[in-house]
Amino acid sequence: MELIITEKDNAARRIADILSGGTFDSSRENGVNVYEWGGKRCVGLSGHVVGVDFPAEYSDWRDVEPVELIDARIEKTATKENIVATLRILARKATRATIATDYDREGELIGKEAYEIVRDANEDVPIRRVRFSSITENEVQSAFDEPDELDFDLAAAGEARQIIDLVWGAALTRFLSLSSGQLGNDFISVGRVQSPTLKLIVDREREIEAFDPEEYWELFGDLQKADEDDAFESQYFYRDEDDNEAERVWDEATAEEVYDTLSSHDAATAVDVTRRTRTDTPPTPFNTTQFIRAAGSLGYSAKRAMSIAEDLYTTGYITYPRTDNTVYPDDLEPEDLLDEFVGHPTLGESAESLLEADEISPTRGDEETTDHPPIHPTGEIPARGDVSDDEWEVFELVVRRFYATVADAAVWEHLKVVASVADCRLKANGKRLVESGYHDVYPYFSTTENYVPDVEEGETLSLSNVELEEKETQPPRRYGQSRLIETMEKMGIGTKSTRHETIQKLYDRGYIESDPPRPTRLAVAVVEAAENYADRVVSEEMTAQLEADMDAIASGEAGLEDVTAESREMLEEIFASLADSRDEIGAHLRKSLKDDKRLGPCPDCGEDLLVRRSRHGSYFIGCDGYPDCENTLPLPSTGKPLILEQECDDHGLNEVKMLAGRQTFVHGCPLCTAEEAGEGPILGDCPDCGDEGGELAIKTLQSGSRLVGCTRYPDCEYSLPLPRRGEIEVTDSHCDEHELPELVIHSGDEPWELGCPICNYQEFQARESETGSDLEALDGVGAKTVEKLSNAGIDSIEDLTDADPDDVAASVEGISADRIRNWQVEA
DNA sequence: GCAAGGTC
Repeated sequence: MELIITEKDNAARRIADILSGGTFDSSRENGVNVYEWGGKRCVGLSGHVVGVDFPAEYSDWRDVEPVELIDARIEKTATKENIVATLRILARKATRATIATDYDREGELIGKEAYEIVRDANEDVPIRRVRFSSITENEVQSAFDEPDELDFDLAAAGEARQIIDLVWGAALTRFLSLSSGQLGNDFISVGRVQSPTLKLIVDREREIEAFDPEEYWELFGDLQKADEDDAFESQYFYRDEDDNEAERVWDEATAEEVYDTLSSHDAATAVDVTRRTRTDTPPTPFNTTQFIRAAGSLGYSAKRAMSIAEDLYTTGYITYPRTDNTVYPDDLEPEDLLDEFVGHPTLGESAESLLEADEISPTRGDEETTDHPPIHPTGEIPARGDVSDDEWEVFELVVRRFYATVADAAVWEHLKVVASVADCRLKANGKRLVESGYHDVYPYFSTTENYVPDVEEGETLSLSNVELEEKETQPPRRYGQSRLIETMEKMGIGTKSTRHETIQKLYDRGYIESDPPRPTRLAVAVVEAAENYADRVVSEEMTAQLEADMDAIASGEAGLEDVTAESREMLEEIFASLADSRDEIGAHLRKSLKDDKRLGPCPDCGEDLLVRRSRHGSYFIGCDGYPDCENTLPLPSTGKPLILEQECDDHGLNEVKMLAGRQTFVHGCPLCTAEEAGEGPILGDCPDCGDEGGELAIKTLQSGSRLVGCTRYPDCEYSLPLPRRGEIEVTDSHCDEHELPELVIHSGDEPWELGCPICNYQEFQARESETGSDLEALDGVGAKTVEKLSNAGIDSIEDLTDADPDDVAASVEGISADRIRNWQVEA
């Protein structure tokens, strides 16, 4: 039996399809798809199936000095045990193994991991490597006709990266976390990619803070032809010392002078009229970065855009979304792909118009790689109802980008009119889209025209509405997520698959907040500490050097040992310089952490009020003087608090915004809110803490939202939702089960009998779980289990009853086959 | 509880 191993399941199925001519059978072993035909079996990995880590004796952070990690042994352990197990079983029966992972450095390393698993299970089986740059009939067939050997040097280059990243990242992360006492979930991380990215954001913030705005003036006036009804706007300009056109006037006296001159005239003479046409070439094919950027301009965060693209890929509508390639492979036939869209109600017309062209030649970007094609539609079109609105919008973007790359260029006509008024000059720039070209099929770029009429040189134009505008220079803008990803790509840090995740990581670690991201004080402190002691880890140089070293390893000029030893030495030096400063660094980090949580003085004792998190995970405001001062203020239960710069005039506290996606709202000053929060009628005893005196009351928050909450909040966090609108009537009739009064909501014509708020909430939850996953109806299945099962491809009770309990148990951690059988019986 | 890189 020949065993063929690919990097992912999707590739395994497509290769099986090509090599078997569509006649393969598929089965599942340990939750892994195995494709089988004529003496061959093909199985897909899930990227890396083994990972590097330190031995277990290094795992307690407090027992190990971070510096010890530098020379600690590094082990490889299976991270996808079910896949490794399946591979071993198949390898024992194999008479030949063929590694068909992606054609790039990481693919070679993943191939080597598979090689070692196969070799360990079967010491005799010959193992070969095939390489193809796209999964198409021709490429795959010829790759299998001319098999090659695994490139161990190239794989070693990848291993060097793994080791260096682990050693530097883990040792420095532990050092900072231990020095500041931030253990557990709130550790302080650094790494070769995340830290230079963070420095980018911090540096920009420093520029913004250091920015000193400068005043300047600009002048405008409306020009109009004698025979036209509409005027057009023009702007004053002059020639600066370098003879360049300049619009900004830097001193007020000159600006006033020009204003006087212009406003004392009512006519101008056209002295120069220039026309030129500009070709507006269509965009190049989508790589990951450009896709994220385009989706970003539609309002999608980088993470959301990639998540949708991954869904569209796994359902077969678009090609692999993680790619650097901006050149379509030779075997992509644009006409054939366009044909697939002909007749489609919304996408068809553009495809049909493109097919009318005599010749179709796609645009090409600068980057041509061997692993995956640029992102393009596969030709499968989802039914409008089969995908969400967001998925459809992103799908359409990918389709239209493909259209644009095979469409004609657009042509703009630029018309510039320069008019003179005494010794002053005014200019008007008009632009008109003469040939719309690709814009017809790709409506995402602006095609706004600016009207300036045909003017003859020497023509007299009337001048009116002269205006002098006082402005000031603006600080540089913060990086948006897509600009960050583009900049990371330019700096050569991260990869197409990880850049968006790195940004997410910075959010998760409390280094950045809001969008566009702003650094927290903690982030500034981490970057400062790194700049002072471990400059390499916040510099793009570390990656540049690593890339050079990896090239040297791949070409055989250097060995993995030399490169990693040299890197370890550099880290040793850093730790030598860090040793004396541990307490100082820790104190600075702790202070910054507190600054990020500080709202202002406690009205009871004058210490700082801080945003805190309860054991249950919800947020509240507590005093730094605790336990001497027990002052607390509540925060809304939805969202994550963001401290705004805006301060409350009455209390000197910063206002708080609650970040909760689309439900984000400004909560305001928590002390004002607490004072204003009406605590309405008491309904009855709190079910959680009634024996301690807790009672349920109707509460109104400053945001306008209302809830039934416990009077012992925040010690007790029991709460029930209430509708936003309508007047709440507390009736005399009580619920038998919960002994609470029934509520009626008066809004609009019909009063709504909400009933007992507990019963109402329980019904609401039952409805929620119906629309969520029906699996939650099973005994002992909560959101966590639903997620685990979903990762194993089980999304409903129907999926579960169809599944083999042993297979599921093998691929889901912590769920036994017996438990699954019980659920099957229950279902 | 560390990184970054695959993949879902």
